[in-house]
Amino acid sequence: MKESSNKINKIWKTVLVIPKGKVASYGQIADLAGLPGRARLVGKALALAPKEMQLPWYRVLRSSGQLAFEKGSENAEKQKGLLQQEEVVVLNNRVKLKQFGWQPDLAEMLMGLKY
DNA sequence: GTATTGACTTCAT
DNA sequence: AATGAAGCCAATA
Repeated sequence: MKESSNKINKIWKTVLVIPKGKVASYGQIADLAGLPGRARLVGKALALAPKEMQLPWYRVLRSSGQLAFEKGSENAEKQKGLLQQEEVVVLNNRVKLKQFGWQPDLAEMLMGLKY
């Protein structure tokens, strides 16, 4: 088993913890996954995620609140749609982190630490 | 072993 | 607010 797969897996697990209706940044996910400074690795992990798997990759965006894709791109539009299904407002390719940014509470932090 | 790449972040214009 | 350079670090080539 490759270690790289381990990290990918860990990242997926962390993404799954993001509550519905909230969003988190790549860096934030990296931190929670125990991989500080690996924001880019998070992006890679999401890219590798098969779409058969139910992964809320669309709840992950840039630290600025912007979607990681260019406005108007296929992925950006899809992400926007999915987010709006989760009651998250997306305007001009970005989300107001002030309003929808995920701030992990104790229970959720424990979930990330328990293994 | 070195070089390139990337669904990122931060700081400086 | 928008744009660009530099920093970053594991995965690939």
